[in-house]
Amino acid sequence: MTARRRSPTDTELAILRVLWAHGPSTVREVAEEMGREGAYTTVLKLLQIMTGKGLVRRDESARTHVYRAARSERATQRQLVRELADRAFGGSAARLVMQALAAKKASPEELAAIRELLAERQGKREGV
Amino acid sequence: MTARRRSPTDTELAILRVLWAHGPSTVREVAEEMGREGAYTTVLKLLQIMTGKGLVRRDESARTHVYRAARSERATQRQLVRELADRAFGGSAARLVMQALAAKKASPEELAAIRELLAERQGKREGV
DNA sequence: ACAGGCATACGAAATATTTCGTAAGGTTCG
DNA sequence: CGAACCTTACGAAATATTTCGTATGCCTGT
Repeated sequence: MTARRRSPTDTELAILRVLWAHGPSTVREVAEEMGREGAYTTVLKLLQIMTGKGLVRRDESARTHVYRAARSERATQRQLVRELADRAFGGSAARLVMQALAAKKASPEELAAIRELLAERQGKREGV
Repeated sequence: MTARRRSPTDTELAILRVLWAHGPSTVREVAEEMGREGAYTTVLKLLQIMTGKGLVRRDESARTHVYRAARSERATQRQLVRELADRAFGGSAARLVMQALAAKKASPEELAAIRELLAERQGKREGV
């Protein structure tokens, strides 16, 4: 009975983005960074809930608590991608990739980076 | 006051998948295909709501209504990808692509297909 | 000490999503 | 016809998510 890990909600993700970008932060810092200074207690509440869910860790050693993301941005992104692949692409990341390439323009540099990554992967495969 | 288009929810997407795979379907067909025959009225209600949201179209000419997806699978996938890119990848589809490639294994065939697509795209760019 | 400011905690309203029960009426078949 | 069965419609409960108001207490400056 694995308590299936549910991905962060929209607002939770918005908060995580701030924590990833800025490192451990106080409620006030997160609220400011999100441009929601007027909603201080809302952000506080969200962070409390996220603490309960294990999405963030809280350092309570000082009066003003400091929060940090519990999982890396990378790991979370992977989870989100996997989830989207399952929800909308029959589990195929490859098909997701193709739609992603169609959905938004990438710079030549980015395309080159992707090609490189692909070459590596394919090389490995063939090597085995 | 653009009524921001919100992506389909989880359950809605599950229903859309059935409609895309099977074409126009009745409530009963959708419910069966989802393995939720016991939840007939739940599926009905969802389809009614989705009709209201414009996610599906309803043919009422017969007593038993027939539903079909309002938007193509492709278009919806693109929207979902774009949304995920915005929510979690700073709007960069390229970064999403790289995580997707890392997140799940793709077959050599799929990788080849992706490389081809990339070559095309890059070729176009350079050609201009 | 104490006023003002700031922090946490938390209940509860506001929304959104999903599920289900029941009403109302059409269709089929004996 | 009338019973059994099917359909849609829809209210309302059950959940989940987000927002906000208020209570409470710590800390700082005077």
